[in-house]
Amino acid sequence: MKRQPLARSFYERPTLTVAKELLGKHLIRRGESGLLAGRIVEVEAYVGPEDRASHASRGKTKRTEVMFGQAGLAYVYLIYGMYHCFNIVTEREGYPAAILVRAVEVDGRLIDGPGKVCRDLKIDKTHNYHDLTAGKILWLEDRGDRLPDSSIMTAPRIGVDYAGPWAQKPWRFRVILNRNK
DNA sequence: AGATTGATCCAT
DNA sequence: TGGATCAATCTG
Repeated sequence: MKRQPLARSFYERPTLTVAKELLGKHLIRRGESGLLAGRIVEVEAYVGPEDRASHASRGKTKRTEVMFGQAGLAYVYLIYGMYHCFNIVTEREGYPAAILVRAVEVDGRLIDGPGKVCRDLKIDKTHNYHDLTAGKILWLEDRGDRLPDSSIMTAPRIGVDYAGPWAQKPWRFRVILNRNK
């Protein structure tokens, strides 16, 4: 069976469903120095125009426009002037939603934090709007990892205290790794 | 706990 | 146009 990038239909479903299923998928980066692959172990969902923790909650701007776009696009932005964050757009066009990749495993090493994920996989804002379903430069793959629900924990999202009641939504999903026990 | 760093957004 | 803000990370 040939490996292929996750299809658009995977991303066009409800964001919380996609977020949970992204755990254990592999984020692949083909750069000049070869192939890099990170197994996703932590994500956060940002869902809809009402979600005050979401960049899209104050409407469509040049920056957030991509979140209103087609599912399967990458949303990459610069934060705190120094770090990039990589997100995957979900759901139907016109409905702003995306999933932030917070942590991956590369060769068994935990890359913990969205800024480090981008640094390690050499993702920057030139990848903003990149189509992740095309299988070029940057895409996702199912490599057969199967995670039981019991190995997934949920928690509130990080760094969104300003979002009022939305800050408490348990929309962060993380694989419980053996090393955590 | 503080410094870093610059794009973005909104109000003045 | 100015300035507050920011989905983070490192150092001490």
